[in-house]
Amino acid sequence: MSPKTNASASAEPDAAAHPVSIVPPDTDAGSPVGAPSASGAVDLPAEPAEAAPQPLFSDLGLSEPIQRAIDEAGYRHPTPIQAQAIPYVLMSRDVLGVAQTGTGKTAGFTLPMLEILSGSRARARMPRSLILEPTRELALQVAENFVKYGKYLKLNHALLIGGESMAEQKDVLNRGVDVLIATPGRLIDLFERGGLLLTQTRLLVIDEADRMLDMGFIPDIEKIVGLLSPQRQTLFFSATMAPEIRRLADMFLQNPQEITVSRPSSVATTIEAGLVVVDEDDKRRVLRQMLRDDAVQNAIVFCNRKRDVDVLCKSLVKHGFSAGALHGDLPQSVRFSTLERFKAGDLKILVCSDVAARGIDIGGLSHVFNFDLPFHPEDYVHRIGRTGRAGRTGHAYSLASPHDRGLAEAIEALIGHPIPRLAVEGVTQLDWSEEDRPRGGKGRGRGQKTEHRGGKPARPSAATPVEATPVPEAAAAPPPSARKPAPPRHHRERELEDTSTQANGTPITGFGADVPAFMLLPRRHVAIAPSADDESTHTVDELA
DNA sequence: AAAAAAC
Repeated sequence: MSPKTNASASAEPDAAAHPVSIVPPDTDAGSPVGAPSASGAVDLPAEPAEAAPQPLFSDLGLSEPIQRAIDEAGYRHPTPIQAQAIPYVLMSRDVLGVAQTGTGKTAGFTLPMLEILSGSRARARMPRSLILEPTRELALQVAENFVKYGKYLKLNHALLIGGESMAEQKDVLNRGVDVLIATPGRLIDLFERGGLLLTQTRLLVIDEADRMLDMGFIPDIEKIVGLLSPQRQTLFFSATMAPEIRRLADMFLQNPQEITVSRPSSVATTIEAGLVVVDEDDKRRVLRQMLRDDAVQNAIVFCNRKRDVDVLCKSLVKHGFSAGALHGDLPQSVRFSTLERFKAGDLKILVCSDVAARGIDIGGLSHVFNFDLPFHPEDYVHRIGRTGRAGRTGHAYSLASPHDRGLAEAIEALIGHPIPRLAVEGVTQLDWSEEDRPRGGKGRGRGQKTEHRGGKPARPSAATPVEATPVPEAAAAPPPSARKPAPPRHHRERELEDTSTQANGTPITGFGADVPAFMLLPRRHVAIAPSADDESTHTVDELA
């Protein structure tokens, strides 16, 4: 129905669906996950016959209270990582899990942990297990998972994260917790103040290790692990196995069972990407226009700077949009409540920094916008990975000014193909070469920077009227209402001079049937999306 | 260049 630049994960050999399993609901935020079997989104009719019968949760050796919670959540079949990891965790083995987003990784460790911990009770200030997460939002999501599956057990958990009252967290610790879910900074802080002892902690989970590495947490992690008894069970998860991660795993784990799950999602993933190049000062106006498209059900808009998040959000609200801001400088209470409102559909647009680029799972996101192109090309992949889940077409649209040419080239080099230009009705787009235009006194030419492109057709040019909106011909389909083909645009002198390789008729290939490299890259975020009836579970409290 | 995470 729209310019197809589709990435289809269905080309993956193991893209078999795993119906009724614990993965993010991937349905509209707030829709119940209670009966996934009844939802066509999960049970695909055209499913080829499986060679082996699907494993059942009831075969995994989990006790009745946990099994009942799983049943009530509507799940019957474990995902591959759950089926593989749970038995080893129950055997007290260390586990090295290489698993991406959407694999059901979180339940893969929370379920057996509940089983292991269900036998006895915690003592004051001595948590029995510890889960380390890189961001506060992720920690919250894991806590929600414990609430959901531990509802028939009498276990405590505590959320130990920055930005919230330490006194309250200390109180909870003093009462004794079975599961401590923490971000590294606050954990070390509290430990150094004597608020907690880790000597009795016999079960450690290091989640999102690659992200911990990216964020510079590894020294903290090493320090924390050093505080734990060597007589412990360790579960270590990472989306990738870079050498540095491997080194850490070797250091923290003993004779681990290694489990690798290749594909995140059970169903084909499709993302339609597009790029709009306009003057920096026009970006807000163009974004508003794009947001008014009926196809935009809900959207995350990424900015590079926290300040710009605030400015853009205020501007959108002023123009009548239902928008909220999310970045690391906002009070934690606001962060959580904004995220909750967005998930519940109370807010339609979430304007945020890269705090939400990875790790936050929001099901059923129709659009991701890059108001700014990210500085690091990998972040582009992470950002747009928030949409296009579970067989639905996601939309990932980026705004750029001619000044951002270098950023766009870096992204295109990473993903291995150009981002097609997207026509927006009534918007005249600029050509990259217009970065040479003097802008506000500090404009300067950067034309020479293109030398390193080595003649590779890196981007669409505007050498002909058609190529003003170079959407892959073969895959082109009627565009959505607000993105009718761009009106014939006038040529600027520079565009006529620009004879980039794209002008020679080299087709601009969309994703087509190829699986683009970036889709094979790890998508890293914990897979928990609470259903609407889980709303009350995001505070530090006891499991019912 | 920025953001994240401790106060």
